[in-house]
Amino acid sequence: MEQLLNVFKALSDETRLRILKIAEKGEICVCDLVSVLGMSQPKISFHLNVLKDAGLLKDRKQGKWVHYSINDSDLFKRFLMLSVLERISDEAVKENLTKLKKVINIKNNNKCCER
Amino acid sequence: MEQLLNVFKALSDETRLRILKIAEKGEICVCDLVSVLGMSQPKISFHLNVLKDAGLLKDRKQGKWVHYSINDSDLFKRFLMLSVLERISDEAVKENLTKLKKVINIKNNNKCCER
DNA sequence: ACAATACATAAAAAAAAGTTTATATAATAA
DNA sequence: TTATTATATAAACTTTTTTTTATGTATTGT
Repeated sequence: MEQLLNVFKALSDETRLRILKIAEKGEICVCDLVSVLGMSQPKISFHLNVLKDAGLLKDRKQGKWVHYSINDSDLFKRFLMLSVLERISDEAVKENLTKLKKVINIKNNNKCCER
Repeated sequence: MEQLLNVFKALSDETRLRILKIAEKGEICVCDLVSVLGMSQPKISFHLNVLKDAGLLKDRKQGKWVHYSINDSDLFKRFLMLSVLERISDEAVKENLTKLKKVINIKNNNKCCER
């Protein structure tokens, strides 16, 4: 029951839903999330940790960076995330997605996070 | 997004999952829930209200009593509840189900809640 | 080696959710 | 009408969660 409760608690926060919505578009590092969401780094780290603990995200360390992505190892959780995120329109996270596009472009040009 | 968050918040509490698990067995009145869960009446009322606000339960007034039952008017929520509750074993709420059986028996004999 | 960057974490503060205690309301019973 | 029962609600309190602020650690660049 505890496991299940953790998943729902993780999904009970707007910031975390936004993070998942963004992560659905592809792996993302903490610093990019910070600029995409316009929130403090410790705050983002806190929420990433909640999502990771619930088994919804996984992380990958690479040099200075930590990249987070959807954890698809658990079928139920994956399905849950899919059906939930599908119910949040891109419109609802418009600002974030716009910012995300910009961040990705900068990445491709300047090779941020890959220097 | 708010709607969705309310549903997850409602599902993020052990007492409320127990209530849903019990309600899956059939409509139940507040006083019966109080004895099945062994918790104070205001506490139960509080949680019932959260579940109702989230659209997971509905209520029906009948004389002095209020009967609560699963709200199946929203397909997504209904499916969510089904798939969640299916993941909580009867074993995990054994005590409650035992108590529930007793309460139902007393009801049939003494016509509690129907007097 | 030193400075800078990316991220985590710990402590304190703030906010939100849950619990208890007391009381109100409404319906039935006496 | 008065008492009793079922439920709701409000206020005070407690606990949990979230946010902020400050600091630590590890990695890279110079």
